[in-house]
Amino acid sequence: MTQKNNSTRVRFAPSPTGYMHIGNFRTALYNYLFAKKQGGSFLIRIEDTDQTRFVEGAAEQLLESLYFMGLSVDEGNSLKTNASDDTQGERNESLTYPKTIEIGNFGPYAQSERTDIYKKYAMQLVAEGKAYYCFCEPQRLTEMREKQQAEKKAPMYDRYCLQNIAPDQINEKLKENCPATIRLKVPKNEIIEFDDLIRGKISFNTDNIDDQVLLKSDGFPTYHLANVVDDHLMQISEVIRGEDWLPSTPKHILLYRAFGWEIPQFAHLPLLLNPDRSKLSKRQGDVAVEDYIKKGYLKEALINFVAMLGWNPGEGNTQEIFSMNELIEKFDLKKVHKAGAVFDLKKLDWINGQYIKKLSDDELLKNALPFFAEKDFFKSWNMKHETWNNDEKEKYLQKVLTIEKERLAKFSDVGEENKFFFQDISYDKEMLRWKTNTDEEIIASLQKAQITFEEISENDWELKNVEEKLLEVAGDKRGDFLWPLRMALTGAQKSPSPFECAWVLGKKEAILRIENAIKMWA
RNA sequence: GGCGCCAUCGUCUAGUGGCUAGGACACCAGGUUCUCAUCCUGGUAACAGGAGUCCGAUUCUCCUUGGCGCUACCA
Repeated sequence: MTQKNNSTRVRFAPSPTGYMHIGNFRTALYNYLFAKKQGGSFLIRIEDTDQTRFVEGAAEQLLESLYFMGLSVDEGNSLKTNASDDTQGERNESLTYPKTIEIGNFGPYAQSERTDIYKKYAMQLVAEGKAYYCFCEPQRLTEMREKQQAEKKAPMYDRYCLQNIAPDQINEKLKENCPATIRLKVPKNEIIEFDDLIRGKISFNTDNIDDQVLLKSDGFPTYHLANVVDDHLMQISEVIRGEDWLPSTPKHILLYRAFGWEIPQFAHLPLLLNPDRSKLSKRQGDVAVEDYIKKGYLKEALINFVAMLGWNPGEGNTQEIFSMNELIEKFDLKKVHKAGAVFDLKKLDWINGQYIKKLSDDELLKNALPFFAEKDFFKSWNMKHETWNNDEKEKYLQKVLTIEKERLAKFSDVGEENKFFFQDISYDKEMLRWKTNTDEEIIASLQKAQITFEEISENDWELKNVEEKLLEVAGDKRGDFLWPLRMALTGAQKSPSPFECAWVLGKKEAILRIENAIKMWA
């Protein structure tokens, strides 16, 4: 939020498509970690130069995701909340559009509001003979490419307009408002070499680089022009972006050179991959950060997980769980991998479980509540207990969560394995039999349990108490006593311990369920 | 097709010119007051292949193979 006295300035420059892609989020995160580590600035710039892909509210949604995940913006496009209050990471539902604001002195930060700037710089290159007008129609370009491909040549613009249209003809066409683009005149047979912060020396021959369109016929710039102009004007020191931009980097360097500008450092991040090792995509599962939040992954867990995909502090590190502050402290671009990393849900589940176990009771409940609300078994339970007040209900859920805490991978799983806490149970009476117990033994066990429960007062109905009393009665024949008890309480083969189940259900319900079990043998 | 990038257990990764190639997830087995989970212990599992440099290569170089990315008036 404040200007930093540091020349490190990095940016996250998404194009608004409607949601935050998890790969994109990792790029944002690495930029953020790098900026914070260096004590520099983290900027956001919205790259909305494609009119054909405009999506209402997409930019806001992107910024909201970023904000929710706790990546605070130092400069550029931001949510209004960011500047005024400090409830970072909380969604503010009361906000109304427009929700965005611009912070900093290098704006505007949305590219759609900077078209005059790009036009000016494009014209400058034309005037200097470093770029030229092209009036070719899309159809001709397509045909040309098809022909080149048929001849097994690399598809490249043939410079028809550069070579065949005289200056006065150009002026005439412009006067007639003929649709025109501006293309960069890429020099022939030059080696463009640069030092990538992650990959080291990389070089390209300009013979393989097409005369890029810089300005589209609708007056908007292409990514290449807008990106270079803005990174220069906004004094970006390191360009940290996905590996898919690597082949474009020589084009950008050519542009910096044409303008006579200082070239920033580049760092190309490895891609996030589907299980089949292709670029992480929607087709093979969820790719939006929102999807994972909706499934009940904690943002801290998601950040931790994503940070470790393609980066590791190294030096014999065996630590798996890192807070944001630890990530900032340890982050180093030199330790970023070159190879792509598969996005593995199993490990995310594990990490999320680790974070869930560390949650306080309050946080646990707060996180779980919205997920309970979605469940059918909860909805009907809720209706059935209309006489309970909110406090009582939350207390009950709190107890359920205390038990589920250690077996929860994500909040969407809440209650799923223990529906017997919320609905009536039914089971085959044979399920009550522990190993070779006789009918009489089963009934005796259940009756003993019932008596034990009745002896505990409502006030003493605490987990520790219930457990102690039951274990006392069980003596050394635990299986014989505990198995039928647990079955009577849950009707399930797998469940938490009978002590915990009885404790959650409460004295009344526990006794009722035991009675029901005994009735099955009467 | 052209150009470029990449290559350690199934997955995420540590690591070095000489190590029994380490950890985590997953998986398997055993243990922990009945089942499940947690937790603990143990186990299976990797340097893509071929040359070269070197006393010695997983590590350095080259080639092959494979994977991926880019190849638009999209970013």
